[in-house]
Amino acid sequence: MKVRQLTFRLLQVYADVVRTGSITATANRLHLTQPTVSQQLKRLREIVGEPIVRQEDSRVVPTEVGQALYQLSQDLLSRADVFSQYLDEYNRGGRGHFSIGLVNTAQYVLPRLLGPFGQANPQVDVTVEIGNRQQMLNRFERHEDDLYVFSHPPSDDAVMAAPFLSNPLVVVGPENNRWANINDLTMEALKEERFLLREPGSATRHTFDAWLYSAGIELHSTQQIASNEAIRLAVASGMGLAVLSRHVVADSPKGVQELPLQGFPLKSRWHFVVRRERRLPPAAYRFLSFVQGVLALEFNETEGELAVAELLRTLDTERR
Amino acid sequence: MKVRQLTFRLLQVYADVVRTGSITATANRLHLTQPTVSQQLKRLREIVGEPIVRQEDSRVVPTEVGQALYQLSQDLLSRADVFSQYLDEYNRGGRGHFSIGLVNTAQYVLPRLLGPFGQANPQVDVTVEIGNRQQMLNRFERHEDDLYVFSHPPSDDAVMAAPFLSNPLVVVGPENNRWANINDLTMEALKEERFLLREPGSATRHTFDAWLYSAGIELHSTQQIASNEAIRLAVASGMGLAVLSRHVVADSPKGVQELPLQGFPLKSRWHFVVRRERRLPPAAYRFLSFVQGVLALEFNETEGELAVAELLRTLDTERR
DNA sequence: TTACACCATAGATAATCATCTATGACTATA
DNA sequence: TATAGTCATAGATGATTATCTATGGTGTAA
Repeated sequence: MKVRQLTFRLLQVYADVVRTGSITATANRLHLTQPTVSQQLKRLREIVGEPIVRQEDSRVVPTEVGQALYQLSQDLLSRADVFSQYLDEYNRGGRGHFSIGLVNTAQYVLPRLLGPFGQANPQVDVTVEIGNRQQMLNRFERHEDDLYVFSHPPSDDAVMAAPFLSNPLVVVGPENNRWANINDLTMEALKEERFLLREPGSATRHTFDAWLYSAGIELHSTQQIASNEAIRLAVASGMGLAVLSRHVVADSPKGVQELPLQGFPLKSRWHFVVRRERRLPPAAYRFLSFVQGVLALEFNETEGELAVAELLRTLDTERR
Repeated sequence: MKVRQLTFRLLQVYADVVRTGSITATANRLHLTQPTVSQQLKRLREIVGEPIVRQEDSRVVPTEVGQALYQLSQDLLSRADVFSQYLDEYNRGGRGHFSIGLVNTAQYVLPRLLGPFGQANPQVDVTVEIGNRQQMLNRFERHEDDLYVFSHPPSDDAVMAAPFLSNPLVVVGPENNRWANINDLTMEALKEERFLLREPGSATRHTFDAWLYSAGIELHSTQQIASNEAIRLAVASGMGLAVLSRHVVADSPKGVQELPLQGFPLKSRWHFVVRRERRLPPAAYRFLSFVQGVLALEFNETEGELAVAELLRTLDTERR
């Protein structure tokens, strides 16, 4: 058999001829003329190298080889069809894979979005990458993921960012600390305290530093700790105060307490970040839609919803 | 996906590109130029409606969709390949089906050929049809079988016949009958006996009638019985004498005995009969070859072997 | 025996395919 | 920064394909 020349079209036509038992009938069904179908059969026969049908009592019936070929056709065509359905589902985003890179703090909230999304889309497979800002920037540079969440989007022309969720930064101290109930507490009053800070380059640190600078305050004692979790534990054990995302604290508030500091919480927001030129996997697109749908309702983030809607719109226009 | 336009050639090329990870390498392997392969990919991509490969570190790697497509390709190609192998095997005659129509008497010998053939060719499926001469002629007229065994081939221009096995007709009587040990026994001596005969039209009957006619003998008492087996039993129970194929007697000799009649056994032969215009299934051809191979050795039928060899030769030249 | 239904073949044509050569862009390496 | 290797695109061409209309053969059913 000359497999090279075999076409799905031929198999389709052939299968229909076997089913109807008539060349003319197939021609009508497929909106072709009878000679066209005759010739397709002839060509298929040449490809196979063996008679595949014969005339019998005014019906066209497959030969022994023809029957085997018919089964093959059914098999191949249905497999192609399954693939076609997979493609549709993939394009609808209901199936497939995407990867999302999260900056550390975001790992405390994203599960609240990814979880329900995963429930609703069991066929979608999400890879979550987590790292500090620098690590994520590296991944971003190397195009390693489809979607990122940053507090401060990388400044890159090829980037689209949508701030979707506020990330309030609060000052926390150990549980039942002495400032907890003071009104009009200011940073001025705390500047002698030791502050446990994330590394420079982390968004939390950057935001806090900027605020301190603009407020003209300099801290006396600081210690650098590279993980939100470690900082939280250190605060709980009385090593000092810290600035953390309120989400970090909300996630497991044991042993720490937010201080009612004036000017706080500092406002900051997480952004979805995608590359302009990268074709977003439909599943990732679907995730963004999903998020857009729940932001206002479940997170009271009307602004975020708008930003994501805008992002989706842009993606739509850029797509294909 | 535009399944209509999908070609096995495209899948072959694509699969190779995925395997090698290089368009140039595939071009060389398939004796094409690099742009040709590039364009094939492009076309496949258009058919699928989705990017299927991307460049990554000087390698061509499939996208997510591409991977699914690759699996599909493998699957489809290997199925086509299996079919191709089936075709080869079918053409070699080692696989497939044929039907053979036997005239009654032949059923006593043909198993000795069909049995070993079936053993040697377990993938070949044989349908054996059995009937009296008239029934077989009807089947023959209606082209119902691929191959026939007749004692007297139908006289038809469209027929090829090869006498392959002698079918000696003998006169039998009950065991230990009074003629058994007489020398120079002639039909003349027996003509007062009752003869149990097959129906007119049966080959055995026809041969015997012809012999009687040429010998100028008329039987006094006859009875017609339509089955060799029934005749054998009737003879055994003393109802009369009969003319039967020696093979019938040899098959189950209980209760009957061959008479040493002058001029007997009558010579007759079985013929393989095929229609000229009918394309013989390879399996049937293989059966004939098989028979040709054993005739001289196992049946001492040198003439038969030659006749079958001649038949095979003719089939060869007429084939395709 | 005449119609009719069905299929095959011939001949024509526009589209598409399979290829090639030439060339340009990009990337990794010497 | 040359250089070599890998792809993509453009343009050309002969072969093949998908189709059609027209016509002729064959067998079945009035």
